[in-house]
Amino acid sequence: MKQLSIKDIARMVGVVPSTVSFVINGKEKEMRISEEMADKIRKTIKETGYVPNRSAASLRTGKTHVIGLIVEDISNSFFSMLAKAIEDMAYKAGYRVVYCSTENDDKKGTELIKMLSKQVDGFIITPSSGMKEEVIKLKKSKKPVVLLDRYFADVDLPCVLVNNKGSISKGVELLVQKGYKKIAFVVTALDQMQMKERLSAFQHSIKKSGLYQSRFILKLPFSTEDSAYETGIRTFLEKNEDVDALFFATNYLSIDGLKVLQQLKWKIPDRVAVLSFDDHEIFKLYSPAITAINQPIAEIARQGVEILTQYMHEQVNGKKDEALLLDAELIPRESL
Amino acid sequence: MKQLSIKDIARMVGVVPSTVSFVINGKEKEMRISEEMADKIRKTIKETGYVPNRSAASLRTGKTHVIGLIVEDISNSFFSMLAKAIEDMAYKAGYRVVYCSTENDDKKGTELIKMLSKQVDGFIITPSSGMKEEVIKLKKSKKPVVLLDRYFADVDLPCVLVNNKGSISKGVELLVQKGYKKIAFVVTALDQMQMKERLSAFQHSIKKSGLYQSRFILKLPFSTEDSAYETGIRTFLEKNEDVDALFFATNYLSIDGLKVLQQLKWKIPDRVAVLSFDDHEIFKLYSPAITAINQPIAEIARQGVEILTQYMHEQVNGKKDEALLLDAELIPRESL
DNA sequence: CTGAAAGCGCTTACAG
DNA sequence: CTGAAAGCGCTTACAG
Repeated sequence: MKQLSIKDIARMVGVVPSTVSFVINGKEKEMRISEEMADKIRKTIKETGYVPNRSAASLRTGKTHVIGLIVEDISNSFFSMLAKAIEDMAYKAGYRVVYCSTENDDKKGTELIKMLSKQVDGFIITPSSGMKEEVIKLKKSKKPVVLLDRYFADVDLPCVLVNNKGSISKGVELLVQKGYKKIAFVVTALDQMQMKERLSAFQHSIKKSGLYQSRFILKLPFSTEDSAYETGIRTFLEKNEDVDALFFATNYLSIDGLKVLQQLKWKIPDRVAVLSFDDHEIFKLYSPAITAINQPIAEIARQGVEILTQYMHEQVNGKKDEALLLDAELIPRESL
Repeated sequence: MKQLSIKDIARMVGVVPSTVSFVINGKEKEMRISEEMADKIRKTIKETGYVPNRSAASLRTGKTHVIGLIVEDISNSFFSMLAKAIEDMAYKAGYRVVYCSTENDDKKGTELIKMLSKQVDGFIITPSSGMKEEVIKLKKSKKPVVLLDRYFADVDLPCVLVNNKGSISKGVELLVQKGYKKIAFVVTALDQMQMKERLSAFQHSIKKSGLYQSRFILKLPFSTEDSAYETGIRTFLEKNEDVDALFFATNYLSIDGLKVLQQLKWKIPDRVAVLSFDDHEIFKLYSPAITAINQPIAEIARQGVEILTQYMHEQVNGKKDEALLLDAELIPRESL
């Protein structure tokens, strides 16, 4: 069963390959090909099960109809849900998605960009700070890129961001309003935009309410080791037994925090309140259910794909660089 | 900044394009190209940042160095963890991964296969039953395929499976040994191999221990609606208040079950024991922690990629079709 | 409306 | 060891 080519179809129908090509690509009107001829060609394509060879088309047009999605870690629920939403959107727009995880390894991230850049029409990236140079190169080479969740302050690229500042301050306000006085903020000391933003937003808000104490900021060094965060959080809690609320900057920190609270037998919310930036399936189910700030994943995906496809079609990358700021939703549950 | 081609590199070094091609593809020894020449070419490639155009190479060789991964739902933790493990393995073997979710939509699944089959060198698929025809076509066209987690009884293809039967019977034994007498099994009535296997394994084991009662088998119709399973489980529990143990066939059923048990205020394990086939991050953290049967995700991925790459290189698809059976691990926690 | 032809960037069998 | 050339399967500007 040899693979059919456009020539075979042309021969079968009795036309020249170009005519078939025009029909395949929906240019029959433009090329004034008769309805009957177009129908005959379509019918033959259907009957034979002919599928055009994309490599050949790509070689000719330079387009691959593939989007490269580079996330931090596909096994993290935030990213896997984001990936799925992006895949759905892209599929509808006629694009496939190649995805990769950088695992916060800048080297892997830059390698991936380099490797993929010939093979994809555009990128959707949640960049780590070390990928900056490579992203700038992409921009220079006019390859469409949309950044999600993070951005580089001094690089002008379209991006879809979550309103960290507003969401964090909503969280702080709720904690303050409920009467908590000794509110700790737990963050990874990653060199990442969104973590920095969340931290500085917390500091800003908490200072405004007059409750700031520097000892209540816990910056944990980024780690992929299993219990590194747990150890850090436990040490912190043992040293600061008077905290009455814990605000975690991301869901995996919250999860590790919950583990520690269990071990320490600190009752939520009586002994300590818990608030998580970034929701997780677990939090609904946990008892008590954990109050969380939910990032609008579907909307991030929708906007990201929409902006990217627009750039890919119009070749306007670098012109009107939008920075979309989406609001996150505070979901009150039982943990404070 | 025009893209460089192999011709440009050849011109710069002062050789003919074929020589460059041989060096790129590691055939310098075979082609008896001098060390110095090869080094000079490699140096130039590095300096200019030249990257070969894969579309052109693919057109010529028919190889794309891409693996198509088709799973049920990438937002489900089992699949996203599997996807990540597969991506890591494939990356090391020099392959990229294009992944897609079928969402148990046979039409989407077959479409994806059709669409991708020209663009990938091989497939890794967790097939739904409706994809059988398309998978058979793939086999006939000699496209390497490895099936994961499920298989078709009458289609001879390499696959990596989990020992459902043995794992379920381990679970039943533990429940029986702990003295539970009224053990219910909850499964989706999906037309999927692995669900069927788990169900029949349960029936077999429970009959052997003389505790079989047909009313304790709960088959829930497959649904993507949010609370369909919960409703089904609640109705079942209200009708069968005497059950003393719940064995869920997959983690999302367990999670929905836990929600219902919370609402009903049935204490675990005093009022009812819980055992989940398929572990989940939640279960460790839940209180009481939920005993689960953990599928060997990393090993499934490793074997799947290994078998696939072997087939892709040796073109031996259809010869020695292995069916690997991996053991799952019962992780005792506090729920029974 | 249709046809002939060039060319995208590689790989490789063949000749030297 | 090196060189010249064909060809993978498309798309598209051009001529009719």
